[in-house]
Amino acid sequence: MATIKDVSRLAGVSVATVSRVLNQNGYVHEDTEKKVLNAIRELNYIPNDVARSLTKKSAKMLALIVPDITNPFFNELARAVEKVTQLYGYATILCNSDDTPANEKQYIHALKQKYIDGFILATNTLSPEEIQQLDVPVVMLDRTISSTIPTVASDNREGARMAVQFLLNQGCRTIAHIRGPLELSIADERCQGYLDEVGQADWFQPDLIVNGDFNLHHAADAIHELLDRHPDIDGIFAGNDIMAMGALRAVQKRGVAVPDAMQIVGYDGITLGGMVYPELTTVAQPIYEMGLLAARMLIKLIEKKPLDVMHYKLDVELVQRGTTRGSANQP
Amino acid sequence: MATIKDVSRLAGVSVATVSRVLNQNGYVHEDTEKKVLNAIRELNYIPNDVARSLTKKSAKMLALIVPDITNPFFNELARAVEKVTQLYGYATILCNSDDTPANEKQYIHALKQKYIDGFILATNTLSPEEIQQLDVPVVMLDRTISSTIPTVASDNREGARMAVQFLLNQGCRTIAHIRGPLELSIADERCQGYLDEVGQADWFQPDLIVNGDFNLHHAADAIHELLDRHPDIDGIFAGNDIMAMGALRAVQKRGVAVPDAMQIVGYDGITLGGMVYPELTTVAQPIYEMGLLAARMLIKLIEKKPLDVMHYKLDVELVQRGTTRGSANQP
DNA sequence: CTGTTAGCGCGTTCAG
DNA sequence: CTGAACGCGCTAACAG
Repeated sequence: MATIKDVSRLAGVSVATVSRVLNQNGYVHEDTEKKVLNAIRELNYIPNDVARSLTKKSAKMLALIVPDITNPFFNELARAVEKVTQLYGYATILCNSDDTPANEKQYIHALKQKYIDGFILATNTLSPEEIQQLDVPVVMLDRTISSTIPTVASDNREGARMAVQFLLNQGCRTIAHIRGPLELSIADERCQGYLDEVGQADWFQPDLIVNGDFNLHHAADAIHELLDRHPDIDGIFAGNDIMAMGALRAVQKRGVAVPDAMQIVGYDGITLGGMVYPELTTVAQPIYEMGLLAARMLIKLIEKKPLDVMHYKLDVELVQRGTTRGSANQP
Repeated sequence: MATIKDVSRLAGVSVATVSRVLNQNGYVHEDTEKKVLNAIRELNYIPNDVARSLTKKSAKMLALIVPDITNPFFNELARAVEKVTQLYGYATILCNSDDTPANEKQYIHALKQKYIDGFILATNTLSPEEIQQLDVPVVMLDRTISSTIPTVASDNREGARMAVQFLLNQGCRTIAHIRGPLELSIADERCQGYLDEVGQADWFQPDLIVNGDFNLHHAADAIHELLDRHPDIDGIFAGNDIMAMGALRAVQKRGVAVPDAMQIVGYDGITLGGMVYPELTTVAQPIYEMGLLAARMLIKLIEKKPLDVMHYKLDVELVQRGTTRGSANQP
């Protein structure tokens, strides 16, 4: 591996000059620039990132920490983030915290040792105070925890309302909700949206809401119990697509026809929803756009540019497919 | 952030001594060691990874490059790899190449700038020569491309045989195979295993084999065409679970009952296979074990320790579930 | 416009 | 056993 010294020697200039053409700062004569460029090409020189990081105290690198890399939602997010960061000359590293605080902290500390420039957190394990203490730029994605930390999320409550309204319009008489983890704000908001629509209905009962922990198998189990208690349920709004798939699986196992006897709507709009049969009707978040926005915000933060918006709340869209009636995609 | 200098000052010793207790090499008096340790604790000192990497020309870091991070197979692999590397004091970074050579090369070069110590490649885009030229330790995972590069894979041919044999035992009369990409050795081997079992059967025809590119939607499309041509097919062996899910989806869409009128077996044993209904019968690879082995091999390679085995070929196991008959998990 | 020089934080001889 | 000094490869003043 050639070093900047080799280049300077071959070009007959000082290392400072080479550094200048490399970073395009300071004045440098056209002719000497050419000489340097030639030397660089000839030696196939590539600057050493580690040395550079050491002096700049920055690795041009940021991390996206997600709770579950298996969840396609986060993969789609990761793509978007990577796209932006690449554009701005940053590297992205993807970390799976498994929703465990210890893992998350481990990653964060390990990466801080490497002069990481910032984090996008799609996780929920750190308190606002802990994040503040990190002393590194942070953007929260799909989780709101503090007004002082920049955030990108979708309009969860409105999205939930849309879903439930749609189920009512499709003729559902008794709609259950399978919600996400209790501590999670997005799960609360989606539950609120459900309550907005049906909380006052004469058939409504609090135990139509069950917890599925954003987990497929928990959701499936919860649905089985729920249907044992309330055989009259003919609509399910799930707090995310994974749970909707769990519900679908449970319902199918009981031999109940979807969407004829039971309609299901999820939330997220992950591609996996199109992989099951019938395809999942869902409230689609603009996942890619959320990733783009979060990455741009973080980079602005890192480069100390002003943020025009601190908290994004993006619009969602109802995607009608096979688990509800009246769609072209229906069985 | 405290530096080694701060520590040395507080402890009243030289930086060299601090370095010695940090790395536990060289002689150092018990008492001075205590002083140093105390200073370290007091200052909450953590050595700077970047500076360390610069002198050691190693970042204690390795990368796992996978073609599709959305595929749960690779996630399970990633967990295993991370587990081992952590144990040995290495950091792991997970990269998604999207099966594009350009992406893969981009990652590799970016990481080489950061003094990465080695790669585990679960991809297929680089030629053996290109890998050799990288001048960095590499282990191939689930792909064999050259006898000189260490490899971890499962016994694909035998696994495929098991799957097809099982379908025959379950009473299938006409078994199709939906295979993976043509250039992929593992796809070839699984196809061979299929041919081993049924290539001589009187009902066999070459066009019972179709290409699904390890992709769910391609697989679904291919199955539709196939069933139009051969309505008599009553068994499908898919080259991986994702394609098996595509096949399942296609079959269900046609209103064919699984497993009564059609039985399906996949390959891989990803958890996703348990998330659809009916649950996928599959040939399970020891995914976790494969990840462990690959990581251990790579670390041995990096630390220039001898490898006792260059090419691992692991046993697989048939997991009977709902897409074949006669299982407890059947509908 | 260009070269010299002093760090960045740490590891490592090589004398003591 | 311990410390002084140099080097890893690069950037950033500061002179010229």
